[in-house]
Amino acid sequence: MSSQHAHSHDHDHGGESWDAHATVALARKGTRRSSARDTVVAALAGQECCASAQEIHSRLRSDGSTIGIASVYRTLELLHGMGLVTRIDTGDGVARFEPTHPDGAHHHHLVCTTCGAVEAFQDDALEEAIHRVADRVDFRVDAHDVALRGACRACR
Amino acid sequence: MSSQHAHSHDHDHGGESWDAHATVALARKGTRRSSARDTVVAALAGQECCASAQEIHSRLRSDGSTIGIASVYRTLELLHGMGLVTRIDTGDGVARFEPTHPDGAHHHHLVCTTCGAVEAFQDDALEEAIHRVADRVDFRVDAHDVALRGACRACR
DNA sequence: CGCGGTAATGATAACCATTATCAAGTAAAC
DNA sequence: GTTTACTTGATAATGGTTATCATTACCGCG
Ligand SMILES: [Mn+2]
Ligand SMILES: [Mn+2]
Ligand SMILES: [Zn+2]
Ligand SMILES: [Zn+2]
Repeated sequence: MSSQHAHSHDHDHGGESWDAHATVALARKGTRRSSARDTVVAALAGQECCASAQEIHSRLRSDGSTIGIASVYRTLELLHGMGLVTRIDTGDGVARFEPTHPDGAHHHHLVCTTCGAVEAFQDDALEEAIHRVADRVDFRVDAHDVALRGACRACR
Repeated sequence: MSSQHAHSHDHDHGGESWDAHATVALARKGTRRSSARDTVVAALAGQECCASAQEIHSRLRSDGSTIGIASVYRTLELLHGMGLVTRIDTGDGVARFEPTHPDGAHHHHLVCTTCGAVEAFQDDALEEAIHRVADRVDFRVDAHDVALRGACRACR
């Protein structure tokens, strides 16, 4: 008897929803429909920032799903390989994942080295600087990561 | 030979080698002298870019050292905690380490997602952009990481 | 529909970088 | 030289991630 909250965190990022985008991309790729994958896609769609595979798994299980941890990892790997998911390494040995928005909108992370908290930030000048570096180097740059490490407000 | 600077920041060791800088810092911290640590410090001093703990260990063993892998990890952790070593996470589940130069000079990395190659690059405009972000956010920023991912010249 | 081929699943074993443990070794204080 | 406790190297343990495998179930085809 689990009363479900009517309160839903829909993180509508303006244009096309990531959920629909990902579903179409998976269909186009020719994968079969499965409840395990649908569940992980739904979980990702509801995230504002990054979450680890185990966090996603725990959340799904406590919501009544019987999905296995292996399916969570498999789906994340699949989506990551398709460019639908961004993988973030905060340096604690745990990979975190968040949806890659089709319009290119994204953010980077502030990591507290004391308590492990992760916050997001966005900065156009930084993006521009990265873009210029990418054009200059002898390397085809597909993606980039930025992490600022230090102490959060609470730990400072 | 121990010229002591009473009121100086950590950045005014211009021209001094990282090897000497690290040795002085360790002595000041009060650690005992040990061959295992000296060997790791020497190995770090001799590398231009990052290397994993296991790479450092293998290199030392093939050079005749009998150092154990645990001592390599221990020394890297000690130096990292003292701010003498920078830890880099390229996303393959292996931490890499490189000396932190006392004058603040540093670089960031291009990571080939095909062959795993790591190259270094340096960009002042990018550093400036990061500096501005660090001043703007409600977070004390001590360090930062940038990784550009894609395909190296050979894999392109 | 009802097969049947096979992608997908979940439990679990294996993997592997890193960390903890501990008896033995050793630098430095006394 | 003796003492103290820091350090070491081997090895066990840890924990996130990946591989394995028997079972399930999606879906094209007749
Ligand atoms: Mn960016
Ligand atoms: Mn920098
Ligand atoms: Zn914190
Ligand atoms: Zn390459």
